[in-house]
Amino acid sequence: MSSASLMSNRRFQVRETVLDSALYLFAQKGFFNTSIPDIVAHSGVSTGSIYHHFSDKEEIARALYDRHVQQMDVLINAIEAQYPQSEMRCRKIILALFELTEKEPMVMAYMLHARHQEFMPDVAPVCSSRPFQRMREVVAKGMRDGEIRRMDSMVAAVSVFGGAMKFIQFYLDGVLERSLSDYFDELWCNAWASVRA
Amino acid sequence: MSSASLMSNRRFQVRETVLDSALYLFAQKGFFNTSIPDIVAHSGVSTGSIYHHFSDKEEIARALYDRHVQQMDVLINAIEAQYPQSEMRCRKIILALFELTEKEPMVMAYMLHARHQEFMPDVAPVCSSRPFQRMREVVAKGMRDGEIRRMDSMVAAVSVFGGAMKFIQFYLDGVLERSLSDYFDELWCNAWASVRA
DNA sequence: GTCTATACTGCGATAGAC
DNA sequence: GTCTATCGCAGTATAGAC
Repeated sequence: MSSASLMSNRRFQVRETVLDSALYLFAQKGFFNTSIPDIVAHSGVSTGSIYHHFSDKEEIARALYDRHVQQMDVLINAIEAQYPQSEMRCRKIILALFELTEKEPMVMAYMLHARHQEFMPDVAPVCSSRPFQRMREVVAKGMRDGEIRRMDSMVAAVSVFGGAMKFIQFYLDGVLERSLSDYFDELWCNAWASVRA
Repeated sequence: MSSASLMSNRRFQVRETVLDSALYLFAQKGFFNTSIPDIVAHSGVSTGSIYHHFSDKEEIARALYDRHVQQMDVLINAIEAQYPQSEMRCRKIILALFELTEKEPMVMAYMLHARHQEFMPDVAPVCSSRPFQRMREVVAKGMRDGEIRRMDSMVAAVSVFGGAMKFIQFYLDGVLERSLSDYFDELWCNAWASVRA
């Protein structure tokens, strides 16, 4: 391994450590209730080092956001590669999001719950991010292919995914009695029934 | 009018002025991006006076929250009084929320979008507040009465209201091409189809 | 590149006159 | 009850040694 790639690996490591702590703290207490000293204490990385890797607190939030937009995008890539039909794609996307929510609730809390625009002024709302655009595109394709009834494409997308997203929110808010996956079958049955051709 | 009630009216007036400004600013920029000086500038009420009426910034947020929980509750009262059937109640509740969103977007932005728990540590998530509890109760009643198929009551509630709530979020995020009410018929058709007996 | 120590700023909250 | 002036502090970001 070259010394250049070793250095950039170390660089990468520190960034990831900081982002992991930021994820934990932002998801737990929110961006504004998390101070740089909090991140220093939780990550073990010093103030100076943090500011060496990130220009300011906002950039930490932005890097974190980008990291997990990409994570979700990769998830959707895998599903689209494996399943050609829109129905199965939608099903699997919801299942994948449910799984992600239960395995890494902090990721979903930060991606879905946080009001990103309050601390990243120039970022578009989450629902305009690539993964969510692609979820709508899967539904639009299903409509073109005749799997889904003709209707407004936004209405279709919301009918398919809206309930699941709401359930994720309930899960993160701790108002659910059982695990997310326990609700999936009934929920999916309703969602698909409302749009199928 | 007695001097006591005159005084309490004045007292009421100042509180409302402050709450109106807080609503505007919290909805626009968020709680943490709104300073007391911002509220002073926007409301024309002085710092000292604000702190005479509210113990701290958090109490402003709480009073605002209570005011609009009650506003929504009154809305639901009116609907329940007029319509006995669950189907019509659900329909009318969604219509009322759409109307409120278009007429007073700041109210809905503050009530639905804000992460209340980040600045009011002891408050329950919005979805546990009275209006949203009652929406779920309307659906549960519909199930008991045989208007809605037997299923998990949370799944039913989410299937009926989830899509509409998602649309409100889209509206507030400015990603909708048309007005909310334009989507209502198609949306309601899907939602009700997914749960009706 | 990483650390400690610290400068600077802006805000929440109070004091105290009227 | 309302105002202006101000205190104290928390927190971001930087300076500068190593």
